[in-house]
Amino acid sequence: MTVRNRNYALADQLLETLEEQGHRDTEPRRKVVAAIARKNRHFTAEELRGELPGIGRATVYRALKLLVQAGALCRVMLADGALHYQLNDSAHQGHHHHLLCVHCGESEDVQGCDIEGQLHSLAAARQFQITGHWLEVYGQCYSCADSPAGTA
Amino acid sequence: MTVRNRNYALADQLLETLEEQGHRDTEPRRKVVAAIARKNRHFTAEELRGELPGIGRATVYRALKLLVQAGALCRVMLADGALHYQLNDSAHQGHHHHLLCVHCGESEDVQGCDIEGQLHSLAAARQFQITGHWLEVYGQCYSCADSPAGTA
DNA sequence: CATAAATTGATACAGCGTATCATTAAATAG
DNA sequence: CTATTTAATGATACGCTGTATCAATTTATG
Repeated sequence: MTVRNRNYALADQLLETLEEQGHRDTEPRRKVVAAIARKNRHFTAEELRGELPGIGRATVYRALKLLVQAGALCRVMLADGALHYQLNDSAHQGHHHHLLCVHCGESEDVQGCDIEGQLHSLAAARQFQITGHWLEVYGQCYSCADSPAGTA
Repeated sequence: MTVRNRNYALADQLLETLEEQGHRDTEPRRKVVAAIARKNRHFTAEELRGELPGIGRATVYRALKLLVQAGALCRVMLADGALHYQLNDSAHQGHHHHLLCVHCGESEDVQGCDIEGQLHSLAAARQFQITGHWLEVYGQCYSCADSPAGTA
């Protein structure tokens, strides 16, 4: 499948997700999801907006919010505190975490860690009922760790 | 020790921490740390600022930044995405996490969880070198879990 | 006390996101 | 296919969090 086709398919998939939630299929919305589908790494809301001249700021932010609520996007907190958005590929729609490279910004999904299980006994001792958590993991990816600092 | 004395001692301790970092002992700074010492739970920057009329906004934010850098305060991300500041009691100056009650806002420190150890093998398989992480845990504390929803 | 250095606070700016609301577009009924 | 209802849009303003600038002040030091 070509990149062009992949992006079309992804954009359609995002639109469908929104329609399933009862939202309408509109022109501005199509342009927003198309721009998101073109991304291959996490991005900021303003970055996305910059790629969509002619579309209102509120519209872009609203679409992001809906997609996060629908689980198609997730928010990732970078090591410097900046909030980015990232496409959840279909294999990682559920609960998962990210290995974020502080160097190149790449992120890898991690599934199957048992944070809450690990904390369970500790929390139980304090009669605290865990209902959720948020974890971001920072470090260096393969290619960045491999090359001298700053060269990657 | 009375509450008054505890607060004085805490405020002095915070000032000392700043002085150890090479920062001066100034009047505005004293008022800021005194206000922080009066807090017994996490707070936002604006909340603190509201309690310090007559002190410049920048001064409040600068003090917060310095105290975070010094390790006397930490930032906690609430379940709703709001960033708060919280005093690190002297026993928990190092790396630790929080059990945040989404109900009453109370937070409890947690030490000794081995997140990175747990992720290590997973990361190693991908040749990702973990250098740090950020974790917040959400749930209900004892008193809130005990009482019917919303009653606490 | 004089000097050098840090701090202050006013102001402006920037990033990120939401509220409002008149206008427009999309789905639906007839 | 038009009328109606309902949602979406986008301009604008606002709010919150935080930083940059810079002249005036305060603190520490010689």
